Amino acid sequence: MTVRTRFAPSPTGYLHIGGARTALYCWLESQHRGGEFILRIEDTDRERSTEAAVQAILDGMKWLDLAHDEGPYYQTLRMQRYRQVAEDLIRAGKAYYAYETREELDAMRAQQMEAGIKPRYNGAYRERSEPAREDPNRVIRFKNPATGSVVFQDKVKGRIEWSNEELDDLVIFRSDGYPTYNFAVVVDDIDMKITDVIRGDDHVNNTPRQINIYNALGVMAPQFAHLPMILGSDGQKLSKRHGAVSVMQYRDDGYLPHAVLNYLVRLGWSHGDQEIFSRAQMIELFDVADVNHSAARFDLEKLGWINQQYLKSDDPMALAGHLEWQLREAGFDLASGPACTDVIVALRDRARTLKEMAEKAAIWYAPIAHWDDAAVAKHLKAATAVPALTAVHAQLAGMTEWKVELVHKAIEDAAAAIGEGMGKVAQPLRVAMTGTQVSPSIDHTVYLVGQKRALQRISDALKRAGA
RNA sequence: GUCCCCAUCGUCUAGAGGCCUAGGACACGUCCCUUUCACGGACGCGACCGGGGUUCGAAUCCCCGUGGGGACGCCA
Repeated sequence: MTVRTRFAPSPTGYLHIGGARTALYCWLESQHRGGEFILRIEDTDRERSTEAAVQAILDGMKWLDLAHDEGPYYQTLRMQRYRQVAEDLIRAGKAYYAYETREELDAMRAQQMEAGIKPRYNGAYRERSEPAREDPNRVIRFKNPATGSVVFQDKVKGRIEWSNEELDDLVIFRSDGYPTYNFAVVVDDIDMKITDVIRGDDHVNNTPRQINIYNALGVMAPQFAHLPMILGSDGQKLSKRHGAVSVMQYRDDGYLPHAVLNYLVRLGWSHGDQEIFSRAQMIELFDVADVNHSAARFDLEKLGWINQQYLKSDDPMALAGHLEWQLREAGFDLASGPACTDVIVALRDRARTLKEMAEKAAIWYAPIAHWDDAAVAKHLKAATAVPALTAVHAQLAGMTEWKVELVHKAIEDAAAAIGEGMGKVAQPLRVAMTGTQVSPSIDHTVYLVGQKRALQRISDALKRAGA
């Protein structure tokens, strides 16, 4: 039987980091076992589902490059089917109409809580078997077995047993005519031939209810695998304050999609001491049964480290597009500076994100925006600054071919000419090029500024130095 | 309140009864490299939640606590 997994988000918000990991694990499990990955949009909550959220989820999946083999299916397009299955259940005596108002139900729950027992629907209409009547409060409830228990083998949590006495007759069709989650998922997973349901931990207690529905429908339940949650760095539930922002925010912040995936795959799963995984390796090694049992905290520091690993090892050509995007976002004119691949080589050891890289690249795409007073005082006002800059200017001006190695030589020659060490020339030159005392190696920095602009900046610095 | 799940360095994790004096990674600290900042390298700091069992032997198995999380909707 072909393994089929699905990612089934409800479009009530963007795709956040927790959803992205669930999607990744579903995708990996299907790929690892040579199966198929299905995308389904669970939009039966008409109050909260939006078209924009659907698009945001699709965008997020695309950015992460988690391609689905089938779908997206939309539950709202399958209404006929849910209706039919529900009616079959009523005819078979496995479901029934009920008419309590929300107020009545709230009161019932409040009373039970008061009495210290678990709030459950009391089954008032369960055995009446009266013909359906028109009523704005009419819902369909599933006849959950009253006794016995549900046992299932969760692929990550192990054996879980649930007493039916803990469950009640859940609503499967709302008064607004839409099916509820627990019912629609089961019908969908059956129809879509899902073999492995991989989803968040918060669904474990829905699982026994769903298994009872599978049983009522006479269908074997699929395999279940419940993933532990991702917590914020403070150990609290993820919220907007931590990482629960859209995955697209990580693009904006300068993270590579495969770095995000690599970080996520290690959050709750591991393969010995290995930290870096290519997509092919993830697919080869991942097994949902190896997923950890406990919740993990999201740590931006480690994501940053992984991102830099890729910045350092990826082909600059492959990274160029990402950097260009960041540079444009930052408002730079790409034509006014060096090739992105050169910038990447110069900055890959110095930036953890592409955004940081674009910020540091400002010195090559725009005039010096800010002069660091301490840098000017220390290096431009130094006694050797003027002779050093003058010597470098002369060397650079005499160059007929503009290459890094030649720039390097020119700086060395300038130092030799005034009888000083490299540092005495490099530091004032660095300040002249950048306005600060921090930059990539001085030869690359000057090279990327370009000959004409470099000479101009040295002249400007000389003025600042008071020459 | 009731039910379910979970528990190794600050964080992510390795660990399936002896290989554990508990390993790796991030972060942090010191040093080396060095024209700045990084990168890289070396070293260091740092954990088995507590208590009972079982066993010749327990981070690993069992029980009880404790702590954390989740759920109890006509949300998913």
